[in-house]
Amino acid sequence: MAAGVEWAGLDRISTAERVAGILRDQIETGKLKPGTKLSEEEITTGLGISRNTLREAFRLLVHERLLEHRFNHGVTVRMVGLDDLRDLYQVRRVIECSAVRGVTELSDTARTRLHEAVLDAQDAAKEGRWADVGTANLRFHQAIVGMIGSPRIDEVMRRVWAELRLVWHVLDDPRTSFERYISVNSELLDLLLIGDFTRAEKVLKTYLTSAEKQFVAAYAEASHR
Amino acid sequence: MAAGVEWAGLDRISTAERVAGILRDQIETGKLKPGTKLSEEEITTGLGISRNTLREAFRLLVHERLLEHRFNHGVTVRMVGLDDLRDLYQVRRVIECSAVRGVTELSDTARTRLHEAVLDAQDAAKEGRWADVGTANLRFHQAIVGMIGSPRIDEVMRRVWAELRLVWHVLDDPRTSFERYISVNSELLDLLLIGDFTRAEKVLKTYLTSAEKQFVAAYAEASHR
DNA sequence: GCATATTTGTCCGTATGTATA
DNA sequence: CTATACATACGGACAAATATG
Repeated sequence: MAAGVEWAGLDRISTAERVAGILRDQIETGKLKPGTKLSEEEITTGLGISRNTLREAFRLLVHERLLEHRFNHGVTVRMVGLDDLRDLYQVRRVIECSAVRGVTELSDTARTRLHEAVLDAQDAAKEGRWADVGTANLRFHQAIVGMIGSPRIDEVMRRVWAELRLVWHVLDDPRTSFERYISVNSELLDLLLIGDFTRAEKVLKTYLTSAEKQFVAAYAEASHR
Repeated sequence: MAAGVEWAGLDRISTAERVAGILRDQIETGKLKPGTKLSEEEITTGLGISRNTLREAFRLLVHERLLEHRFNHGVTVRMVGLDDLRDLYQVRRVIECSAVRGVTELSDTARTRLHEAVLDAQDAAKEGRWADVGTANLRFHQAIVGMIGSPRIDEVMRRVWAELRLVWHVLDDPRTSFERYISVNSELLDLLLIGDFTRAEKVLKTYLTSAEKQFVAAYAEASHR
């Protein structure tokens, strides 16, 4: 390495992780669709890296459940099954409801994060930026989980949402599903602001259960097509 | 492959995972103590494997938070900090309490698993097998978490307990802490059997909070010695 | 502070076995 | 059966960072 900018030691990143980052991005933005086969040769020559390094990147993403490793069939972008989808919502119910239930007092940071997420979603909806509605909704629920204040739980949920994005990209009907988020989230925010945590938990749980049903139905139909 | 009984095709395991298993065992049984540096050369020659393979095993264990990786410094057995310890108990509170709270009816499998764990712990305690008391206690709480029925949550909790074992090995005072488990667990079992889930949740939460306090205090003292 | 040895990070080429077209 | 593509594992090379005398 010549007289480079020299990264300050700490945040140096391995090649494998950089490659994993590139692929992760392509998957999360939907450029690489579930089921797509990733050819070793194509990527190694395309990125100018060795097979060994690529395999390490693959391993990282398989651990994040973004890629699937079928035995001698190579690596493919993960296809989330119906069982997985149900489990993902089960995890959301357990964690998010627990977060709301455990609140004693809404912290300032939580309040602003929730508030901003709701406003952003409304703005985005007005202008028809449905993808932005989705990310704002994500931030809203991340803020809810963040109220627990547990790094480990935050990390688990990041993975859950990464998996759910795979589902959303298969559905590609952002509008109908994302519009519901807005009203539910602002209702939740109101309940949290007035301190009615019990009712907030109920609303959240009901919403998550019905969202699960909706997605399971839509996903089941989309899958066998 | 000829008519081999050997591995039945599907559950073939990679060398990296086998090596990871060996190291995991050494860590979980306390033979490799937190802070120990793992030399690549030593292990590759000791186990007769290549560096690449070992590094893959390292990667797996780093992912499980049993090993720590500092760039250009290699890997060491993870040292759990006080913040981590508190977070681990926070995760237990959220998940385990949610599991108890969410029960509508105790399933047969859950009942037998809980019952057996309590009996095993009592037997082991009578004979002074404190390590076995610990594993029986672990099985009890795994059974509680299992009531949720979520593979992802089960996996998360397996990791949580693996991290907690690192703490317990630093403390090495099994008796005083494990004796409490027995009475609390059998009380919990009774409450679950009579269907008083609300009270069971309270007992569990109280226990976990007090256990956290106890361990944090003991760990803080053990650390700066 | 300096020179040297050791360790780690990265990447490559290859060998063997297996599954698929 | 052959050719192809992939999985796995090994050993080696070389640069960069670190430890050591």
